[in-house]
Amino acid sequence: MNAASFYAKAPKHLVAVDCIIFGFDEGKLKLLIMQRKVAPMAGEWSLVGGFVQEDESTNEAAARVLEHTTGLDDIYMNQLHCYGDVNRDTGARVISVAYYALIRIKNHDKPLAREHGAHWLELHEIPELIFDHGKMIEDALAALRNNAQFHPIGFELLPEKFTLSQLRSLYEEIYQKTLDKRNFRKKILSLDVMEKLEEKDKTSSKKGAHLYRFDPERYEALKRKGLVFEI
Amino acid sequence: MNAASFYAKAPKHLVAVDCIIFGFDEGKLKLLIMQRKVAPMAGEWSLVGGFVQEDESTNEAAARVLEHTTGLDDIYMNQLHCYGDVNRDTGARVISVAYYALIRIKNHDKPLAREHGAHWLELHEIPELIFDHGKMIEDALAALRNNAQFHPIGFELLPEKFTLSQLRSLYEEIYQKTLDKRNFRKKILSLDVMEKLEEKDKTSSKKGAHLYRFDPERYEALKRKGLVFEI
DNA sequence: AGCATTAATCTCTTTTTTACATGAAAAATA
DNA sequence: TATTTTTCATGTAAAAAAGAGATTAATGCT
Repeated sequence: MNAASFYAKAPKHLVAVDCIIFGFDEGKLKLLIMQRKVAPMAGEWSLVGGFVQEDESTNEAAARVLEHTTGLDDIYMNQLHCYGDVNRDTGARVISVAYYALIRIKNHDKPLAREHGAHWLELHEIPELIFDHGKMIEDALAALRNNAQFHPIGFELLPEKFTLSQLRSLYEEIYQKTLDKRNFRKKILSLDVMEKLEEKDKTSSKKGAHLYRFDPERYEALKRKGLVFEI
Repeated sequence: MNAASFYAKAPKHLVAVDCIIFGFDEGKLKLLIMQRKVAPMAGEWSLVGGFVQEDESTNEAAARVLEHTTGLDDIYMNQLHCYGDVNRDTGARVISVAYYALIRIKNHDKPLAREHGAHWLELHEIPELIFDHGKMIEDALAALRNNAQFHPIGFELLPEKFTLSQLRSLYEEIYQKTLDKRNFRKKILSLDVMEKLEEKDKTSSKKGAHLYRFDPERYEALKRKGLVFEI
C-alpha cells in the first residue's frame, strides 16, 4: 500500500473542543456555561465549544473558542481528556477534546460573554448539561483538585494581589472542605513563592490583612519543578 | 443555522490512536515499539497505532490496536493525551489520541507481535521515533510515574504471584532510583492489599522469598479510593 | 561446620504533620 | 477615652510518618 491510499482509506471525523472554564469570584468557584444556539438541543445548557479547523491545532482551537467568549488570551489552559464515544453527540459523530481553563473573572469581558449567552454559575447551581458535558465537568473538577496538589495553580484564579484568606478560601472551595488557617499559612508560605506587600486589604477586617503577590520567577520555577503542595 | 448545516460546515479530520505499551520483564521496564510499514517514514521506529473507525469509540480503537499486536484483551489502559498539532504527522493532518497500557509480558502473544515487526525494548534502548512519538513516550512515562503514586498499578505489570523484591525493583525501574528495602516493605504492606502466600520463590536467594498475590477486592477498593502511595 | 547471600524483623532517630490557644491591630461604639 | 468587636498573626507540643542502623533467620554452597 502506498502512502496516499493509506491515509485516503481512513475515515474522517468531526473533531470539537469543549472548554471547562473555572473562575473564582466573591469567594466562590464558578464555571462559565452557556445556552446552546443550534439544534439538536438548542436552548439547553452546554459548555463553550467549537469545531477544530483544518489549519489549527486542537490547542489553538481551544484558545480561539475561549477568547471568542471571554475576550481573554494567554490564559492558563490544560487539556483534560479526549471524549470519543460514538454516540456522545446526538447530532452527529463528534470526537471532542476537552480543556479546562482557569481565569480571573474580573479580567474577562463580561458583556461579550453575555452576548454569547454565557453565565457564571457556582458549582451547586450547574444545571443538567447536554451530551457528556456533565461528565466533563466532573472530570475537570477531579483534575483541578489533583493539579492543585502538585502545582500552585491557585494563583491563576486570583487577582494579582490577594490575601492569605482569599487564597485559603479558594482552596477550600476547590476541595470543598475547611482548612486550618494557621497550618495553611505555614505551608503556603514555606513554598516561598509569594512576596509580602506593605499594602493591606481592609475589605474584610478592621485590622487589615497583608496583600501578597506571587513572585513570577519562583512561581515558574516551582511550576516546572512540580513541587508537591498537599493540603 | 439549522442542525444539518451546523455539522455539515465543519471540517473533518483523520483521527488515530497510538499506544504506549509498557511491560515488565526480567527486572526491566520495557516498551513495545515497531517498525512502520507504510510511507512516509516506512521502516522507521514508531508506536503501535491505527485509525479510529466510524463505528468505534477511541477507547475501542485503542483496545483493538492493542489486541491486534499482542493478542491480549481486557488489559489495563489509560488515555494519555490527545496530540493535535497540524503538522505532527508528515503524511497528512492526523489528530492522534495516545493511550498507555500496562501488560504482563509473559502473557502476550510473542509470535504475533514479531509478525507485526514489534519489539520489546528497554527504556534506554529506545531509538529515535517518528513524528511526536518520542514525546508521547516521555509523557507516558511521566503519567506512569504520577499514576503509580496514586494507584497501585504496579500489579498490572507483574505476574500473579510475585515477591516483594520484584515489586520493589519494578518501582525502582519506574522511578529510576533505588529504594530502601525495609521502608518499601513497611509501606507497601501497610496498604494491606496483598496476601502473603506460603509458597516461596527461590530463584534469587537461598533462603527464598515469600510470594505475594494481591487481593482483588482490596485492590479494586483501593483503586477506586485512589489511595496515595508515595515512594 | 562454617560461610555467604538474601529475606525479614525490630528499634531508634529524625522529620513532617496535625492540633490547638492566645495576643495584636484597628476601627466602631459607648 | 475606654471598651468591644473582628480578623490577622504567631508558637508550641503531641502524634505520625519517614529514614536509617543493627540483628536475626533460612538455606545452599564450599
